[in-house]
Amino acid sequence: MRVRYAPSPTGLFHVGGARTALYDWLFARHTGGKFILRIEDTDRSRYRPGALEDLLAGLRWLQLDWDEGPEVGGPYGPYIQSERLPLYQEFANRLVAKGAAYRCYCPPERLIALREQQALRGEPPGYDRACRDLTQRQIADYEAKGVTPVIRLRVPTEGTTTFHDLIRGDITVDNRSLDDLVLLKSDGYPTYHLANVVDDHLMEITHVTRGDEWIPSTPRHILLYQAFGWDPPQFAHLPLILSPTGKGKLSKRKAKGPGGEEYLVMVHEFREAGYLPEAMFNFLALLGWSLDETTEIFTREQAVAAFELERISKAPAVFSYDKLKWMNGVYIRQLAPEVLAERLQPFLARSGIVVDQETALKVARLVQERITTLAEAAALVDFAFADSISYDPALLIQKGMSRQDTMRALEASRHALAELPAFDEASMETALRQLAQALGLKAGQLFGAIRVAVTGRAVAPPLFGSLELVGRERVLARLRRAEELLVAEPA
RNA sequence: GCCCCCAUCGUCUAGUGGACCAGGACACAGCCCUUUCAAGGCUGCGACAGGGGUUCGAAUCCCCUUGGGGGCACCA
Repeated sequence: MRVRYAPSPTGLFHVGGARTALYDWLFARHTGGKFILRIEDTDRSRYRPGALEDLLAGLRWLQLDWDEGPEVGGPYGPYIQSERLPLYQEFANRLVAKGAAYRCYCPPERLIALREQQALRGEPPGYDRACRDLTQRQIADYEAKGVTPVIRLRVPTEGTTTFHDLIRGDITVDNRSLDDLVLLKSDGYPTYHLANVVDDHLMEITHVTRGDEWIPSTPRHILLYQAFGWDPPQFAHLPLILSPTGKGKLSKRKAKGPGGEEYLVMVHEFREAGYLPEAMFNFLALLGWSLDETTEIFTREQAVAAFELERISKAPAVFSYDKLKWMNGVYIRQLAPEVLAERLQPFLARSGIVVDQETALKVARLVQERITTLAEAAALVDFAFADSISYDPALLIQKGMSRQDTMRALEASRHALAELPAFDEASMETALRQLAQALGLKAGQLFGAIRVAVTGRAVAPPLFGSLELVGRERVLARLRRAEELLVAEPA
């Protein structure tokens, strides 16, 4: 099996493309075949610098390694279409020589006008085949005038074309609904249709797995294969990914959520937002495919072992950010704390929290069950790295306690913590639980007051770990500060 | 407008004629656990788009309607 992923470097790597690449990769790995990456850069006007680098980085992030393609080479190269131009020209001319294609001298303006008229009359748009049967003399005239022609395929004007889709079964179209598509543009570049067919043939691609949006042009490709006298590969068209807005496919243009926030669509955006590649892999795999009846979380090895084209669903799928977040959380919780610490460091640094491994590990233990993306960690522990904290002193006073009670409790806590031989979680817990009992308070009351005094919030990571992170000296200072605030605060 | 594809809980899906008064997951709600928040556990809510057939029997097969999506470039 030889499977290719053939993106066009016209923009940043998109999750829809990533899902296609993932399925191509899974199919290749499952069958023990080759995964080939081919760059379809045959439109000079749409080329975007940096797009190729972003694509390769995205594929590597998801660990979708390719056996042949840019940077790794292979026996069928080059794998960048702009480096294969003479090939397409030669094959296009071959079709002209056979009479299966012809040169068309119609200027773009005429074609635009033609489509306008067709739209006006309510006719389907399409080339009117004006140049399909030019006389030798007409051709000579155009050539003498220096008009650069395009090459068009001579599509049959009757009959039907059928191809078998591995996911959908047979698909048939009436040839009369097809027009004579351009194969070679006047700038000497091939169109997608030509380049794709020539390369798939030359590279001995056996399976073409691509997005649903290609179904309408597949019959044209079949006709092209027939014109060349080649056997077409097998086709499998994947369902599209829909935007959560419910309207249309997940596009590169930013769709906005109900709150006006922008949905993430580029692979690099997910990476920067703190999603783990293994979670992304798992989630994307499930968007249109299922491993079995109930399994949601699986490793890439399991996916490779189980992947079947037959289990790909036909209906388009809405991209669920909620489920992705949940899944990312699952993967974060599965990480060894040391690994999480390491992965967290760049994200913490981005928020100005530069820490050593040991501190990062403490943070990791504290936030592991509380974050759904790596980027969320900083906001949970920033109190421990801030010079000062501010809060409404009223928060200090717990349910069932007076201002006086709270002041006494904080003061007693401060003394207890100051005298502790070791400032670690276990010692703190023992001491403070005893203290609560001695003061006639519920543990939650005492802990709540300390939590606000030290973190500035009513909701924070587990208390003792938080105290350890803040450090004894600053904990004591913050307790004292809270006591002062209560003196000032009339309650 | 024309052509093509698709149709099970709000969402992702299982289901390939009887084991389905439809299973799992996310989300949502309640309860439990608990120093707050989480995480975890349990429970609940919730779907075969509609109508015709075929069949002893249909979520599963066929047709129509409706709905959704995609495509109709010298873009991919």
